[in-house]
Amino acid sequence: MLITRSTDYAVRALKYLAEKGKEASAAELTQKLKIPRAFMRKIMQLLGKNGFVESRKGPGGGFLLLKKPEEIFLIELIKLFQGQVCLNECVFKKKVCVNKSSCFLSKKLGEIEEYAYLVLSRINLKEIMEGGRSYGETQNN
Amino acid sequence: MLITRSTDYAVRALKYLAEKGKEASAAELTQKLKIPRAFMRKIMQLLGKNGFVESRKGPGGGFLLLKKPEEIFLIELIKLFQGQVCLNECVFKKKVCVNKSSCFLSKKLGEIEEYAYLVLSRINLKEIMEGGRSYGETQNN
DNA sequence: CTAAAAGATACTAGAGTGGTATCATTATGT
DNA sequence: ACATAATGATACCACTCTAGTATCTTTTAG
Ligand code: FES
Ligand code: FES
Repeated sequence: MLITRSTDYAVRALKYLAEKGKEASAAELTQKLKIPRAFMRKIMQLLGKNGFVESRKGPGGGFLLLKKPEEIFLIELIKLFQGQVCLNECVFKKKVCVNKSSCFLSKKLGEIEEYAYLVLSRINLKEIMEGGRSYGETQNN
Repeated sequence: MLITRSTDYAVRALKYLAEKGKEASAAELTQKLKIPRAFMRKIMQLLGKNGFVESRKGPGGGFLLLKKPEEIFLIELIKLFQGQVCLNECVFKKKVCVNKSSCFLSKKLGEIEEYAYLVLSRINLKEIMEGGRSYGETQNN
């Protein structure tokens, strides 16, 4: 999987905040986006620690978007919630493979990773918001 | 991870068989490729069931390659050992997302998957054998 | 002072990967 | 025939990752 739920939920939350343009609480996000509450809170905390949103405690508090949608890149969220994008790690993880530089398979997988990285690096929140009306709208079941 | 150890080990085993040109037992593969024995056996069994190799029981028995290296494509091994290549599955796995067709993110991830699939579909064992002297040679640590 | 919010943090359940172990079956060579 | 060497089938285990829960503390509005 290129994208996990954490990342996806983060995108949805940021999208919601961007569209609203005002502060929103975790409770509101939870309800509107139909995402489990405790999980949403954890995600928002991480977004807060990393400068995507500002948080305000106390009654009426919540989260406020700190960046413009066009400044939020998908790759950053992926790195934040999933760690570095890596599709071609040699199967001998830690003990770095001595032959990696001359390994044909590694080279090919590296090409794929490079392409993926490029595509993901270009995608920003603004694009996601404009690209499809449907993303982030939850389904009926 | 695009490729797991099972797949990688399968490639190594097939490569060894192709280079040898004769039957080889699991014990031999295990020793030469430095892969855990029981694991190697499991992999060979799966390769046997799927027509990549023929197996002969009894003393002196082992596995014989059934296909030409240029007829063995990496994508087939990936499918066999890891299931279908899928990088862009919607986070709402089973309950198919109603909006998938108009989802911007899904479209972008689909592009990446398509590219990956294309690259992997073209790679065959012959290429891997010629491509780099080093692949499949185990390291010293 | 109370209640509503977020912060911090620990925990759990399930799936997938990597690997082991055991017993049954088949074939070979003497 | 029989011991042995090989694979077949199958069940099991340990570890990691993902998704999600739960609890307690801190801050702040009214
Ligand atoms: S085998 Fe390690 S990089 Fe190719
Ligand atoms: S949100 Fe389900 S396919 Fe995009």
